[in-house]
Amino acid sequence: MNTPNRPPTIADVARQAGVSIATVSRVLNGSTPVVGETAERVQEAIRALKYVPRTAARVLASRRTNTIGLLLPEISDAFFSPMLRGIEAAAREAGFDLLIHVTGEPSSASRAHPPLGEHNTDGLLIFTDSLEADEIERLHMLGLPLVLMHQSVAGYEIPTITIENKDGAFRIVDHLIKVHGRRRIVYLRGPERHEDSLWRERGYCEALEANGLPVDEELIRVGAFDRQTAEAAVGEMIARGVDFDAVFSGDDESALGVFTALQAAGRRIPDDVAVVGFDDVPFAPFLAPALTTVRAPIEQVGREAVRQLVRLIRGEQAEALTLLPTEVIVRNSCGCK
Amino acid sequence: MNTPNRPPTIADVARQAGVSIATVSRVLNGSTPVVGETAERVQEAIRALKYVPRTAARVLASRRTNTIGLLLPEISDAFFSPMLRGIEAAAREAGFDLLIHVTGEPSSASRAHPPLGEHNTDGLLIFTDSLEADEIERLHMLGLPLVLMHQSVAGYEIPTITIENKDGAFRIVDHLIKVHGRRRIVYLRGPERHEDSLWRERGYCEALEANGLPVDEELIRVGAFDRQTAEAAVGEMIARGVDFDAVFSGDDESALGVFTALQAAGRRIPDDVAVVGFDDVPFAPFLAPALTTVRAPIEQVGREAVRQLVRLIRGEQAEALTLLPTEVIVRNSCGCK
DNA sequence: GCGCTTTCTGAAAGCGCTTACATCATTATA
DNA sequence: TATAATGATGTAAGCGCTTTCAGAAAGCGC
Repeated sequence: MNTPNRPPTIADVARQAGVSIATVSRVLNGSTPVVGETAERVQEAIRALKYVPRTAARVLASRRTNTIGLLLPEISDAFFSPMLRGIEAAAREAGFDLLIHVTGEPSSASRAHPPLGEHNTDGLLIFTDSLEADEIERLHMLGLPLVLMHQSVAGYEIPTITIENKDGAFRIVDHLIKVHGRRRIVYLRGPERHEDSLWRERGYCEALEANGLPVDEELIRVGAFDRQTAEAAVGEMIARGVDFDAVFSGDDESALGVFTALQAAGRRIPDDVAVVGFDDVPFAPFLAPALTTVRAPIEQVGREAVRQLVRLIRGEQAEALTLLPTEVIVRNSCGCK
Repeated sequence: MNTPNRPPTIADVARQAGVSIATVSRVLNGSTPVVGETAERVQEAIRALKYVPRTAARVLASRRTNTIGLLLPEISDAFFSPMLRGIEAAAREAGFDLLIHVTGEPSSASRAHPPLGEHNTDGLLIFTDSLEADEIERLHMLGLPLVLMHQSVAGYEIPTITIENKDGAFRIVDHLIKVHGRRRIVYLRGPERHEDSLWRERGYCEALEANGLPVDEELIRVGAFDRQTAEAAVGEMIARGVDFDAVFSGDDESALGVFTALQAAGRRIPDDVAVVGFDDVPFAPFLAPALTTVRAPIEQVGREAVRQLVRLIRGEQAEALTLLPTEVIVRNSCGCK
C-alpha cells in the first residue's frame, strides 16, 4: 500500500480515545466486553479518523484471512455468470471476501502453483479442471478447507457439490428418441477428463441402450464445451457425410457452435437436425430456435459450495456429496412447438 | 488460516538451509544477490518443505499487497464476462492478484464502505455505479491508485477508461433512420445517473435532430440495462398503444427483454419493429433475428484499465482519459439481410 | 473487615515477513 | 604491504494488529 498519506492505524484511534490498542481491538471485534462509555469514545475516534483496519495485520495476528478463494479454469463461458453470482452473494452473506483466480489452459503454471492457497485464504472452492491433483492433495494434507465443484476425488474426503449429469442427459436424449423419433444422435464431449462430460456421456449411452439403439462411436465427437470446437466438429461430420438427425451438444455454449455449423450447411433446426444442450444458461431461451436443454442449478451450486466451505472453515462437519437435481427444459430446438 | 498442521515458515527454510531468514527472503525476492551455492541450498529447502510465503506477512512487512481490487455493481449481465476476462488476464500478466467485490443494489452498504480499499489492495478498478462519490474522494485523497471504468468524476484527476458511447449511438440510430426509414424510435435508458446511458441518449437525440426528426419524450423509457425492466417498459408502451417502429435498447441485455415483449405482442422483428442494442455481447449473433448492435471493446476496456492502474501503482503517469472506439455491427434485427 | 470472585483495562508477546545497517572476508589499487 | 572498495550475510527493528496474562477495582458473602 504505497500511499503518500499514511492512513490512520489502531494506535491513532487508541491515542485519540485515550485507551490502549487492546481496547480498540476489543471494541472492533466484540471479543471482550468494553463498558459503554469507553466503547463510545472508541467508536467516535474511529469515525472521526475514518479508520479502516489493515487486512494484512489482522490476518497475520489472528491467523485468519476471512477470505474464500475460488479457482476456475476459465471465466468467459456464459455458464460462469450465474455461478459467480451465487458464490459472491453467499460469501458476502457469510462475511467472507472472495478472491477469484482463473488458472487458464491445461499447461498453465497456475494449475500446479496457483496464487491462492493456505497462504492467503481460509479455504478454497475448486471448480473441476482448475487445479492439479497433487496440489489438491497437498492442500488437503495441510488441513486447508476445500470444496470441489463438479468434480470428485478418490482416496480422501473432500466435500463435493455437483449436479445430476447422468440423469439429466438420459432424460433429454430419451426425449429426442421417444417424442421426436430421432435415431442418429451425436454427442459432443467436453474437455478431456472433465467429470461432468463423462457422466453426460454415460447418460447419453444409457438412453440409447434403454431404447434399443446402438452406441455408434462415429457419432461421439469432441466439442470441448467450446463454441468454436463444437462448430468445427459438426462441420467436419457434415463434410464427411456422416448421417445424423440430432445433436446433444454437451453444454449450451457448444450448442451455439452447433447452430452455426448447421445453419452454414443449410440444415434446418429442428426440422433436419434437432439440437439440445445442457446447463440452461441465460441466453438459451433467446436462441433461434429457443434451445431445449437440461437446466443445471448453476447459481445454487455456487451457493451450496460456499455454504459447505464455510462450515468447514468454522470447524463444522460438511456434506461429503451434494447432488443438485437437473431438469429437462423443453423449448423448440428439439422439435417441440 | 486455521490449519491443524502448521505450514512451514521462512524460519523453517532458513534452519534447513543453514542461513538466516534474511537470506531466504533475498533468494525469494531477488532483491540482493546471493551466491550460487547458498541460493541453491535455499531453493532446495523451499522445495523440500513445499514452502509458500504467507501473503499477509509479506503485505504487512513490505507495505504492498500485490493485489488489484475490482468493484462492480453486479456480475450476471453477459457484458461482464469478456470484461472480467480482460481484467483477469492483464492483472495476471502484470503479476497482481485480483480481488473482486460486487457491491449490489444502490442501497447496499457496500457502496459506501466496500471491503476493498487501501487496507487490502494496491489500487482499485471502479466500474461505474459501484462506489459512492464520497468514498471515491476519500480513497483518492489517501493517494490510493484508482482507475474508473465507464465513469468520470469532476474536480480531481482520476484516470478514466470509457468508450465512444455517443458516437456509437448516433451511428446506429442514424442507420435505422437512413437505411431502414424508421421514424418512431424508442430509446431505453440505463440505470439512473449511469454515465454510458446519458451519452447514448445524447447520441440518440443528436441522430434524430441531424435527420430532422423531433425528440419525443413519450419514446424515451427506462430499461435500466436489465432484461425484465426492458420487457416491462416495452410491454407497457404496447398496452398503451404508443406508436413506434424501432427500439434502441441501450444495451444488449435489455434487447432480450425487448424481443420477448415484442414477440408476446405478435410484433415481428424487424418487419414491424426494428431492434438494435449496444455492446455486442457474446450471444448477440445468435439471437432470432441476429442482433444489430454497437460493438463495445469490453475486454479491451478491462485490459486498458489494468494497464493504467498498474502504471499508477508503479508511480508512473497514467492517461487521464482513454476513449476506446465503438463500431456498428449490422446483423438482422435492424432490417438488413 | 477480610477473602474471594468478577469485570475491565493495559502491557507485552508475537504472528511471518522485509529490509536497513553492521560486520566480515575477499579483491583491487596505490 | 597497507588501505579502500565491494560483495555476501546476519542481526535487529518493525509493519499493524490480536490476544494472553497480570493487575486494579468493585461487589458479594461470611
